[in-house]
Amino acid sequence: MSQREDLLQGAITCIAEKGYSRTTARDIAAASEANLASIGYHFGSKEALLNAAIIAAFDEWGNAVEAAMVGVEEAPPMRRLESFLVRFAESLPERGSWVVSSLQAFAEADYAPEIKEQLAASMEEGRRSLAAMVLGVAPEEIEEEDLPLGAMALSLINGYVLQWFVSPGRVPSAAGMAAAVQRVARQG
Amino acid sequence: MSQREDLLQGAITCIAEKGYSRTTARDIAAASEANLASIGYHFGSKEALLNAAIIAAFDEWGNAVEAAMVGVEEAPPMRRLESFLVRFAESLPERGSWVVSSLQAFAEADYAPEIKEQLAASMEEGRRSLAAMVLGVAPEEIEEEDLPLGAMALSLINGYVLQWFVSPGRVPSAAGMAAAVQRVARQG
DNA sequence: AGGTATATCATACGTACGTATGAAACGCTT
DNA sequence: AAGCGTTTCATACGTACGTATGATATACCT
Repeated sequence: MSQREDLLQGAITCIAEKGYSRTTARDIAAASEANLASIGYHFGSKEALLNAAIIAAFDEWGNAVEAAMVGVEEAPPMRRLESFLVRFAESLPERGSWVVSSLQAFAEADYAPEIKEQLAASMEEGRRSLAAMVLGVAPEEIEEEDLPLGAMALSLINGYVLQWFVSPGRVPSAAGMAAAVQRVARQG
Repeated sequence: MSQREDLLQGAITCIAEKGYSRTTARDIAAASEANLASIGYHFGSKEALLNAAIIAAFDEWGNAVEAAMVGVEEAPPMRRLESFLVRFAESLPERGSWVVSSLQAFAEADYAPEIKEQLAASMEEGRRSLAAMVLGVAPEEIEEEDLPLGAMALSLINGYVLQWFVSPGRVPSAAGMAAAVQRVARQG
């Protein structure tokens, strides 16, 4: 593997372990077993490397959403949403290490336009694919008027992740939240 | 005002403007018109001051939620939820400067236990008060079984904030999301 | 007014940091 | 094997940073 890729991987590791701000150029060099000066050579600056790494790390968020979408049963929308939420929540304890990196990405987004654009693009795609998932159709068939449905589903998982992150033991179950959706809607 | 309070306010300002990591001790001293050495005297370290500031800044999140709760019409739960969401979303453009600070808080939570505890406490309280808001009862009357309802409402606004933050112009309206809740629930 | 505890101040110290530099190693073409 | 562009390397530089120090000022009590 080239030192360029090593650096990117090392930066991703460092961000997850110590956060964006606490990661030094020497940390990355050590984690990637690359030379300190290679950061400047390959990426121009430490900041540029970190921003590239944080964008790469954020892809895991999308992957987690996609993984929870595959295998959602053939059923009415509400059942599909519930099934998705449960599967997504189940994946958090074992495969949720991307959460920390993603939070770093949000925190830095205001200071690095390329990060914010990446997050915006992910959100946009998330709304579309989640709407498609809930309705049980292909993403291409989603119209503008269906996007609020995707925004709602995306809000549910984004918001759930935040709650799970700060206190995994006290956040209600995803199934409970799905039941709450029905409960509140049923009562007019 | 004492220099201690000045420092806290200055730190809050700096965090909102430059983020946690980019804020230096000298930045805070300049913003608060206090002496550089006062940071150590009053807070022990710059990090301790920043953590205190970030916790104080996060209170604004709770304030924004509370502000959107007052004046929610007497109506069935779904109507109350919709009204709340709309009011909350409306407040974001004008009074949403706390969003940046709050994201900084989440990003630092993994490295400062006192921050994480504060976030966890806020979330817990949010679930309770939002469940009460939706059901139209006092928070003290909320039972354990009602908390998923609060978690659902909290997820909706937390997740909405994230989407609004990265692309204010492309996130669907809160009313649209509320309609989506009904839409998905109605279709079983 | 005198004295003591608390607070503010200017400034210095040590260092950990990001980056630049120039040399060495590597890989590929001829 | 020679030559050349690319990559890796050890190391040095300048500095911006957090914090410590000791002096000075302020407030409060008797």
